[in-house]
Amino acid sequence: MISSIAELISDRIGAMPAGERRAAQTLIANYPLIGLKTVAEFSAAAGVSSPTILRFVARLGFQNYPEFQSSLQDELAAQLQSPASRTLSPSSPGGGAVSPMLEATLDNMRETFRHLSDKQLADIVAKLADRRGKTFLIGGRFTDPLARYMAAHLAIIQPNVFHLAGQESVWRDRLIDMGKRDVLIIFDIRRYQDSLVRFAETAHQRGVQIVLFTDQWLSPIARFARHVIAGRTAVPSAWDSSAALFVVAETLIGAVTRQLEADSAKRIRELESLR
Amino acid sequence: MISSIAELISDRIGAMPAGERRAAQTLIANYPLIGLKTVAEFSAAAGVSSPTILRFVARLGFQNYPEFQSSLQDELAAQLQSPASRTLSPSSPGGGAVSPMLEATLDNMRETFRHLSDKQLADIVAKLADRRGKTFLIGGRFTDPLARYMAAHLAIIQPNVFHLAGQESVWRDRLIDMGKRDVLIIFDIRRYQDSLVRFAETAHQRGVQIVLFTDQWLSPIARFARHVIAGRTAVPSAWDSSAALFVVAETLIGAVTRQLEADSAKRIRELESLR
DNA sequence: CAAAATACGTAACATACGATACAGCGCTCC
DNA sequence: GGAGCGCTGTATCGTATGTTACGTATTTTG
Repeated sequence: MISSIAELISDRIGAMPAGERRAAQTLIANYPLIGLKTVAEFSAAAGVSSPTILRFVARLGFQNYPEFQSSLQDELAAQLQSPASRTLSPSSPGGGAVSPMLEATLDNMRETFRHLSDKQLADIVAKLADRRGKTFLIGGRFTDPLARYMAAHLAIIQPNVFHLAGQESVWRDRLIDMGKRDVLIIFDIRRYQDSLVRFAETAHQRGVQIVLFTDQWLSPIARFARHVIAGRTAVPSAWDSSAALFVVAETLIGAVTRQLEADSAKRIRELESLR
Repeated sequence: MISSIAELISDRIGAMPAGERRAAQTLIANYPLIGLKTVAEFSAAAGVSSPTILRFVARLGFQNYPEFQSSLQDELAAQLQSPASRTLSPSSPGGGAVSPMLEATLDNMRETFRHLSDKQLADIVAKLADRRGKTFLIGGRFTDPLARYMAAHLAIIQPNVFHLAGQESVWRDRLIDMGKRDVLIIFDIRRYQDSLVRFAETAHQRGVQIVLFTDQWLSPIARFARHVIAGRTAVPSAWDSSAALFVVAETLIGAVTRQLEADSAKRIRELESLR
């Protein structure tokens, strides 16, 4: 079976005329980036003419040059998204149903954080730690627990943290309490829930700043969000994984706590004494 | 100093209008491949118009779209040529609060699964998939969301799954419904809650099989538990991390789903039709 | 509340890109 | 050594792509 274009090339390079072979060698040597450039650049790099490049990709079985480029991009996407899985998977020979799941989850986390800059997190932390407004949290069917988890922690280190739960009509009415200074943290992954989108839209119209936790395909709520955290969710399971988002949530919780160091320490002592 | 376009974006995303921010977010979420496609595809993915994409790249300082794409390609080339740079880059900026947290969490997961045998997980899966009894889930102050998360999934693929929540008196009374064939999944990490321990003890006396999710120091409930999953919780934060337990939970959910493949598929179809 | 400024999308435009027809050259085989 | 075939490059064409101008909607400011 042939899985990559590189293999396809080395498979057929023997049956190619000289010019196309030069094209093939140039592509292999600069794989795959030269193939993403224009035909003109590719041909210049290979030292052949444009038509030769086109004949080359045609011989590989592609209908046209864009189709060839799309294939290269898809390949690249798969490679970028699971950098470790191909190198690490042989290391765990046991092959129970466990390790693929773990490996995929670890990859997801690395990948999620790779797309997440310190700056972006710092902005969110600053917003959450700036206590002039209220913080609301809400989640979808499977992500509501994440909202709860985050709310449980944030509520300890600062006042005015509210988790929105229960029937839609209940939390929809809470919109009346939300304004410009407030922050709304929403968790929403596929399949995105209409009720949440509507809620987010209304909140946005009221000037509420929205922090969205979603998957890599971005919930439509991203449209209204001030900050978007896109977590990877793909795992070898019938379900999507929220683990990466969970870890981001924990990271934020930790960072906000550190930010509010002085205040939160006092608050925690006070809470202790209440028991 | 700004070395990558991703950093450049997160640096300026705050000063962008809504549409361009949306473009920025989709690029970060699908970095960098979406930026190598055509303006039309990029704009469609971001849900904005082509000119917005062009204004976006212009704001980043590029003269035109091709120049922007070249930059992305150069970046990609550098990244592909030294695969190690990807794993090293997060550690390079001096002490962002991010990577230590992530690294610790990843370590926790690896360590947690290292102490977890396939056999042990298989036993638990078999027990959960054996549907002659009921399944109850309950958690502590911070771990209740994990119980909810697991319950939300299990309840879809099989009947008789109950999450115990609310006031102590409420779920304590549910003990009357629990018997030998039933399973009780408890989440309990430091500081262990007395109420949970008492609950577990009573359930144990009634013959309920207990599956305990706890930390490496083991909740006292371990004494009554049939299966104990000990997750690592230490991270550089004021709080303990439940991420490792979360991943174990997701793994179990996935495994049980696979086990009940036929049944659950039918159930899910039936649920879909109810909507 | 009004007015200005900013931002966004629609539509027309120009360019540059990929595709193709054709001619020249070299190679092989009779 | 000559005729035929195949490979390659030049030049041209059509089109898809990036670009820009302009009108409308939205937000901000006085």
